[in-house]
Amino acid sequence: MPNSARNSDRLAQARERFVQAWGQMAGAWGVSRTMAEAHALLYIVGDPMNTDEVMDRLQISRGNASMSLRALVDWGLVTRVHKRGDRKEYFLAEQDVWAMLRTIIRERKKRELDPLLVSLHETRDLTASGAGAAAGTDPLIKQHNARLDAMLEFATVLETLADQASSPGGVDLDDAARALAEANEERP
Amino acid sequence: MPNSARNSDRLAQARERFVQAWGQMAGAWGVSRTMAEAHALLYIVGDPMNTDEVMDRLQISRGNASMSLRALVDWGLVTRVHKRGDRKEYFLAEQDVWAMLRTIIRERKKRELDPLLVSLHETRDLTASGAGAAAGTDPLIKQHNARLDAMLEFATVLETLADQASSPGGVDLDDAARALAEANEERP
DNA sequence: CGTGGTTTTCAAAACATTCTGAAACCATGC
DNA sequence: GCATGGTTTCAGAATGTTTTGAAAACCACG
Repeated sequence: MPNSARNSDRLAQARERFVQAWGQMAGAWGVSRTMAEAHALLYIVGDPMNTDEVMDRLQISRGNASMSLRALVDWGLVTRVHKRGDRKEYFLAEQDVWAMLRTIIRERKKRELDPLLVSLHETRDLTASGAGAAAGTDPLIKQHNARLDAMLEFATVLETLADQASSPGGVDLDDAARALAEANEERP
Repeated sequence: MPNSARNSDRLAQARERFVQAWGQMAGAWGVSRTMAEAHALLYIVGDPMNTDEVMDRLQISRGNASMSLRALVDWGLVTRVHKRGDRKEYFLAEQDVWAMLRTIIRERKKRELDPLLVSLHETRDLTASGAGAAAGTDPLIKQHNARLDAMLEFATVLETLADQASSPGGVDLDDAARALAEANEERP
């Protein structure tokens, strides 16, 4: 067997392994397993793939492939690409892992943190000082408000952080992470 | 109706609202809805509660309450406390939100990031230079390895960061977050 | 327009997760 | 030792999520 054949076997195997590994992270960043696998496949292959290729590689139905790819495009992790002389649509994954992270942070903030903050503020209004005659002095309410405020400030700081990390004008995540990592190595 | 009654109504309502809001975050940090709700309840009430109280407040079965509370204890977000003259077990939530965040980061790293790194390393070995005659020169394999290495380094930096953030000797998250937030406000 | 290839939609099925409730278990005091 | 009150376990039920597959919509081109 020629080397080229053995190499492509190995490559296929490594790709498969990577897709599975990344698929396990699906839960970690709030998408379905298939969506994560499709993303992993597109990332590791590096070239644009069409729906049929993705269906074949992942052994999933056309409907599922369509849904998952569209969701990836919605998230901004994958872009549609057109090839001349081919009516099929192709999909290409973002290749910069730090850009990927920024996208994920931005999306999750929008879907999870922002709604939480709205709810927390609404909750806070229920026991605001003006809301009842004795509310401002009731010790139970005071303690409740203190806890709620702690959580509210926490969420607010996280939000600012997420904005920082995900906006292009903010801190560069790669740099910041490395700086912190090095700072730690000096004092282990 | 006396003020005290109206206040306790308001308080109950606010607690309920908070529990629901926090419950929505369940997915975001990888626990079941009930687990998040139980945690929210214990946090916002602030005092230790026993299983029956949690069951009543959340309208869940004894089995579910037992499972969820135990899981929270396993995560380290809640501690068991005993009351003199009472055979029931009581549960108390960590009150420092930043300590909570550290715990969550530590747990998720252990459950998600560490296994990913193992898989990525194993995958990398499949196409290592030594693994095949022409593997080191095949351009397809070279490109694959470059992408895999980028991901591997990414995950490694995240791991260091997670260690930093979750260890007591590391960077203080609260301080770091505030510093970054302020740095941003000056240059919006 | 009509045609043929392509993508999207969506109800139903498959699958996965979470919850219940009752039985088993455990510790304590009598 | 055994009765009492409390906790844990776990098989099956309920619920929630994902996937399928086929039909409908789409669309570029002649």
